[in-house]
Amino acid sequence: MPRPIYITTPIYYVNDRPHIGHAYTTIVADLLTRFYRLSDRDAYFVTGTDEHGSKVAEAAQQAGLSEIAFCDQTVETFKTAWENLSLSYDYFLRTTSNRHKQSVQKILEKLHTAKTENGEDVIYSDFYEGLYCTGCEKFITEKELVDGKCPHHKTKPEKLKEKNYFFRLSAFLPRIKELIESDEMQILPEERKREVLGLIGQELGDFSLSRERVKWGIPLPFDKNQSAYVWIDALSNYITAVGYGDDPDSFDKWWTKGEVIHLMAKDILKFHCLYWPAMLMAAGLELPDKMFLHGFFTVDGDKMSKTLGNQIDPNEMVAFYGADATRYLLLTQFPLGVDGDVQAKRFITQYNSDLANDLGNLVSRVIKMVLVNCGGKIPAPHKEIEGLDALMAQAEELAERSYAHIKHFRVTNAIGDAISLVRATNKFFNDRAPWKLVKEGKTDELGGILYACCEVIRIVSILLYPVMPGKMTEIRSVLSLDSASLTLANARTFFELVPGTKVKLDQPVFPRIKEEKEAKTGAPAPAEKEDDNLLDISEFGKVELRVAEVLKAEKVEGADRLLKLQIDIGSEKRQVVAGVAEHYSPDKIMGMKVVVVTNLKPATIRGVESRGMLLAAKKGKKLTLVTVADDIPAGAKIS
RNA sequence: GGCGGUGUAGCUCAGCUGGUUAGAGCAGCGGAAUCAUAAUCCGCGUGUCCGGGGUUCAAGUCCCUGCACCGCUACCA
Repeated sequence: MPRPIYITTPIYYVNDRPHIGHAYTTIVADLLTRFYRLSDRDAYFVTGTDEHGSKVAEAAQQAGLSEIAFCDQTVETFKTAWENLSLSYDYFLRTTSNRHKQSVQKILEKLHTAKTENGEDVIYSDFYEGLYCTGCEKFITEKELVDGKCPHHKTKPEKLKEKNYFFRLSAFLPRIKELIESDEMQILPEERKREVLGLIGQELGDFSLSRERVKWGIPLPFDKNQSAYVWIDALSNYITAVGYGDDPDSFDKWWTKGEVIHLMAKDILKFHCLYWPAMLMAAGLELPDKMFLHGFFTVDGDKMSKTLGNQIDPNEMVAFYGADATRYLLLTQFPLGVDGDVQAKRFITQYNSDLANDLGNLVSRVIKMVLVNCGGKIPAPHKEIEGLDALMAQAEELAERSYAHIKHFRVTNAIGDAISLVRATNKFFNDRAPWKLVKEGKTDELGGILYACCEVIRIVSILLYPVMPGKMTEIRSVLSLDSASLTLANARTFFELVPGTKVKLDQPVFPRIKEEKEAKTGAPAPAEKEDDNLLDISEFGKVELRVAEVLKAEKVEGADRLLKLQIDIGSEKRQVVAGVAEHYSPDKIMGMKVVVVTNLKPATIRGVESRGMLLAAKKGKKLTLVTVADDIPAGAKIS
C-alpha cells in the first residue's frame, strides 16, 4: 500500500475576506488531493480558520456580537467561497472548536514538561515589556503611535511589563538546519529552502507563546492567566485536525505514517519552516515531509492589498466563469511557486482560447459528428489511420507525465500537457478531415477517427478532473462514463471506450465568452468609506501647518529612506527627519517650499532629532511632497 | 543596509544537472478548410537571452561584477 497523504492549507484569519490568494492555495490543495486519489493514494485534505486573538475580539465588539457569534458568521464566508469553487476538503478546522482547544491544551502540557537536549525547559517564563494601551487592551509598537498616543484611543499608552512564556527556539535550530539541508524535511521550491537556511543564519530569538491580557484565546493549562499566542494555537491545527490527543488511529495514519504536505504562500515561511518543526520536535512528534511555498498574485503589477482595494473576490470570478474555469484560470496564470501578474483581460482570452476553442470545441465537433453519422453511438476503432499512432502515444503517456509533474508540484506543466494533447487532437481531426470521408462514404475510417478522438477526450477528462471536476464530469457523462473508470490507471491505455455506447450532448461544455462583456476579475468594488470618524473643526485646528523652506538636506547615515533636513519655518529654523530619500535627493529637495506640521512632539529617529513632519502624497510607489502653488514666504500659516 | 527573488519575442511566461539553427501560448499578418462554440489547421519572429568581465572545446544555463525591478527586514514624527 502506498503511503497515505495528508495535505493542508494554512488556516485563514477569520477577519479577512476570502480573496484569490486564499483561493489559490486551497485550489492547489484540492487539486493535489484529487490527483493523488486518482492514482489510488489515500488522501486527506484539511483547511480551516484561525479565529482567536485580540483583533477578532475587537471586530466582534464593533459588530456588536459575541466573539463566537462573529466568528460563526464570518467563517461562513469562507465555507461558501470554497463551496462555490468546488473545493472538497475532508475537514474544516476552526480554532474555536472544542476539539481543537482541548488538543492544543494537551500539546501545551506536553511542551511544558519537555526538555531540550541540554536538559533545559523548552518553555520558560520571562517578562515582556512594552507600551500598553488600556483602550485597545493590547501592546502597541512604537511605530503605531501617533504623536506618542494610541491611534485609536488618542491616549498615552503606559509602559507595562507582563509575564510571558517563551519557547526556546534556539535550542532546536541546529537540528532543524540539518533536516532542511538534507531534505528530510523538504522546503520547496529551492529558493525558499535557501531563504530559510539564510534565516537560521541570522540571529533569531526565542518566540513568545502566550499573552496575559488577550482573553479571546486558549488558556494555558499551567497558567490560566495566560492564553496561547497565535503560533501555538494556529500551527497546532495541522495535528489537531487529524486527531492529536483524541483519535490515535487517525493521527497515526495521517500524521505519523502519512506523507505530510503543507501548502502555503511564501509570507509565512518562518513560522512554518522553523517555529512549527521546533514545536513538533519538542513534543516528540514526526515532522512534515514537505512544505511547498507558492508565490503571490499581483494585479496589473500591484500587490494585492486591502488598502489598494484591488483584491480579487473569487466569488465574483466564479459567478462569471463558473467554478471550474476559475480554478483553471487561477492555476494557469503562472507556475506554482513563483509570483505572477494577473490581468483582467487575459482571463477572457485564455478562457476562450484554451477552454472554449480548444477543449470545448473539440468535444462539440467530435460528438456532433458521432451523433449525426454514427447514430449517436461510439463507433468501432480502426487502426489503419495516418497519424493515429503518434496521437495514441501522446495520449497514453499523458498520465505518467502528469503524475511526475504533480509529484513535483509542477501543476502548470501537468495542465499544459493535457491542453497540448487537446491541440494535437484538433490537428489530427483537421488533417484527417472526417467530413470528407462522410461524403465519400468511408464509414470505417470515419468511425476510427471519431473513436480515437473520443478516447483522447476520455483520457483528458481524467487528467483534468482534479483541475475542473465539474466540467470533466460533464464531459464524461457525454461519453456515458461513470466514476468507476475515473482513475489514473484507466487513463494509461487506449481502447477503453466500448463501441456502441451512447453519447449525448446538450450544450457546449465551455461556451465562448463574448469579448464585449465586461471583464470581471472582481477587482474594484472600492471599500465604502467609513464616515463615522469625521473630525470636528476644532480638532483639525490643533494641527499647526506651515510653509517651510528646505535650507539644507543630507542623508541619514545607515538608513535608506531618511533625509535629515534643516528647514526655515519663518520664526525659527529647525531640523526634521523625513522618510523621502527614495524619492528626493538632497539636491532636489534643497530650496523647496514644503508643508510641515510644526507642533508635533519632537522625536529621535535613528539617533537624529526631528521636530516636525513633512506632508506628502503617496500612492503605491509614487510619493510627492506637498508644496505651495505660488510663492509665499516661509512661515506662512496653513489653514 | 541585510536576506531572497526576478530581468528571455509586442504581452504572459517555458528553457532540468552547460552542448545542434533559443521555445510555447496570446496578440498581429498571410493562407487552407468548412465537421464544430465565427471555433480549427498551416505559414510568417534580424529576439543585444539586462550590461560588463571570466571559466570552458562549448553559456540564456556556471563564477565575478554592475544596473533595474519585486518581496521580507531595519530606519520612514
